[in-house]
Amino acid sequence: MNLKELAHHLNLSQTTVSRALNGYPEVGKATRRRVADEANRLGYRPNAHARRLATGRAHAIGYVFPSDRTVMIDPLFSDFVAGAADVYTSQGFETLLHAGGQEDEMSVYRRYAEGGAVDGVVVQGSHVDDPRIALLNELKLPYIVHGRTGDSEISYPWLDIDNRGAFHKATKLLTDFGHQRIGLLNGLESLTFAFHRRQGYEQALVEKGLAVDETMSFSGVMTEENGYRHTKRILQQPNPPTALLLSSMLMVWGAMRAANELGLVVGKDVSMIAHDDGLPFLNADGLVPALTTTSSSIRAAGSRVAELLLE
Amino acid sequence: MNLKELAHHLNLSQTTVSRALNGYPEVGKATRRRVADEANRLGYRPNAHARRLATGRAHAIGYVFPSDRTVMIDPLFSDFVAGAADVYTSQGFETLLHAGGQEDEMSVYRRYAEGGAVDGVVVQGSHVDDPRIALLNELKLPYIVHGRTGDSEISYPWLDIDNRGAFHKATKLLTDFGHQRIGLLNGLESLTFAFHRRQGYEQALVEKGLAVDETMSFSGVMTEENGYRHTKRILQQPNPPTALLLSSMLMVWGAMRAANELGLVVGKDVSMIAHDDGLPFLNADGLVPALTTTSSSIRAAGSRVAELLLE
DNA sequence: ATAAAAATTGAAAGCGCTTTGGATAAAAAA
DNA sequence: TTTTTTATCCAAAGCGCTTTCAATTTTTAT
Repeated sequence: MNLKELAHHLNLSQTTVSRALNGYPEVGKATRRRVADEANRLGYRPNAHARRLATGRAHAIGYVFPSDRTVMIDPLFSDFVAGAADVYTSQGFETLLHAGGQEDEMSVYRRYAEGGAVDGVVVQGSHVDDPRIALLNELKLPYIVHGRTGDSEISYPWLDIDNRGAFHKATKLLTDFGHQRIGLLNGLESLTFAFHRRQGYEQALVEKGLAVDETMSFSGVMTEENGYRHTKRILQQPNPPTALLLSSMLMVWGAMRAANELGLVVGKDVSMIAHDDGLPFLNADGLVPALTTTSSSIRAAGSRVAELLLE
Repeated sequence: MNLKELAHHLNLSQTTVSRALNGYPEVGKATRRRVADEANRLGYRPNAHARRLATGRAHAIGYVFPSDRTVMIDPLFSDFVAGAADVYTSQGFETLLHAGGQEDEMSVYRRYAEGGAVDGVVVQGSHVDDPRIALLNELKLPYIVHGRTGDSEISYPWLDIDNRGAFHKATKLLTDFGHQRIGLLNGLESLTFAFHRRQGYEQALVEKGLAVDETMSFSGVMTEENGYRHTKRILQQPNPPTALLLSSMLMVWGAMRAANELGLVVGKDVSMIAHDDGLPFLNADGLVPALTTTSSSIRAAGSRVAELLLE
């Protein structure tokens, strides 16, 4: 059942039927009603591709994942996309996922832009030095960045939380409590959010005249296992920290496991402050006897970014 | 830069250029080369929508998530999709995500089928009684089911693991070790995989002449929190089980936390056997002093399903 | 050399929709 | 009543690609 057939059924032209269905003003009230009813009765669904071709608008948003696998592995990204997909769906947009493959991220954008496959993209996992932004500007493909890049020279649309501030505050809180040695279990510091967190952390230390001790920190993929391994390593060294800053709840689990194994009581022998991304399946409020610096739902961020982009 | 322009540049017809680019046999070797070079030089990218319209093939696979939010929350599903997206991408297919929204899952399929938006779909989170299969058959929309439905009357393509067998075996192992009271922390039992697991569990109990005690089991969303809460509940009751079967590693984390809090040593005071879905961020081999029944990577399953569907 | 077969190219007709540029009929203004 | 406006509707031209059907040229067979 296509437009032509439907129009024929109604003894109307395709033009009118199309207009009636898409809410254009130049159709009679009665006709519009009749068209809607008949379309409904016959179960007519417009062909998405034909519409896209005719209008030039894809009605789709693309998410391309870096071929670098560590990102796709991260449940934060899935949650971020999940939050967004919801929004797109409710606005009648499709969500396109492009993961890995031999083609690299940049050329996917290129293809998207030149082939008109999507109306816009969301850039995730922004790096301190991120060439994607320049490319997208050049391609004139609408986009929004989740996070920020290092250089603030070119302006671009982004949504981010104050990672630097949050970790600065958290570190300060710990030093105010008298902690002299504070460890940091961070994400990959080539990613901006982790880079910023470290900045906040170090700045707070410096302000208190405390030394930054590299042996007390970790930067890498935020898995439970890394949390476990490196907490253990850090706490087992000669002069261990008395407090720990953690970038992800997943690492918290590992850290707790490590602490338990070492016979240390969290909140007593070692303090912890973590950033909670609000992963729905790991929501254990009241579990950790620790503060949550910025409890910012990554899913909500996904939705917000989606809304901004559509706008 | 479109086909027409490119053809004009080359002094060839669109027909020939199109053929050359798509590897049809009826183009001269020299011409093909010339076309490829020029297309490359000018950065020509075919318009995806036009192609789809002309061929009728969408070159896309759809994943629609039940509006029932509990599913989208589950990191297993994201991981499943991630595994699949990889495959599609490498085959030049798009991955379409449809999450939630007011439109229900069934009508999305309907729209997909009639509007030709996708070439096929993957059905996830299969229920014991699942109407989606009948619908997809009726729509003649190619699909593949991850998991199985209850009634095996109609035949349909699926990929599943032997959940029943795995949990039967695991339960039997525990009874063979002398355990008389065994608890079960399961997923939502309206979902087939959880239903099957319970079947295996109960069957093994019955075979040993052991009673099935409802107070020792839980069925619900597989979060850390539920694992914690219900392990605690189950282990705190008057006559607690000496062993626990767990459907997900996420629940294991909760269970460990509960056991620790209760001062019980896992592997000694209470045994645990869990099913490991191989979530990459929760990979803690060697952590639990417990067996892993079927360590089946959900991500790999996603890829496998994708391959089957494309085929 | 001629006829037949094979290789190579093109013109044009879609694919199913939107949209421009009129037509026509009805309503309002003169 | 005649002229303008306004409200409805339609024919036809794309959107950028694929593909059928034919035409032309080159090879091979006779």
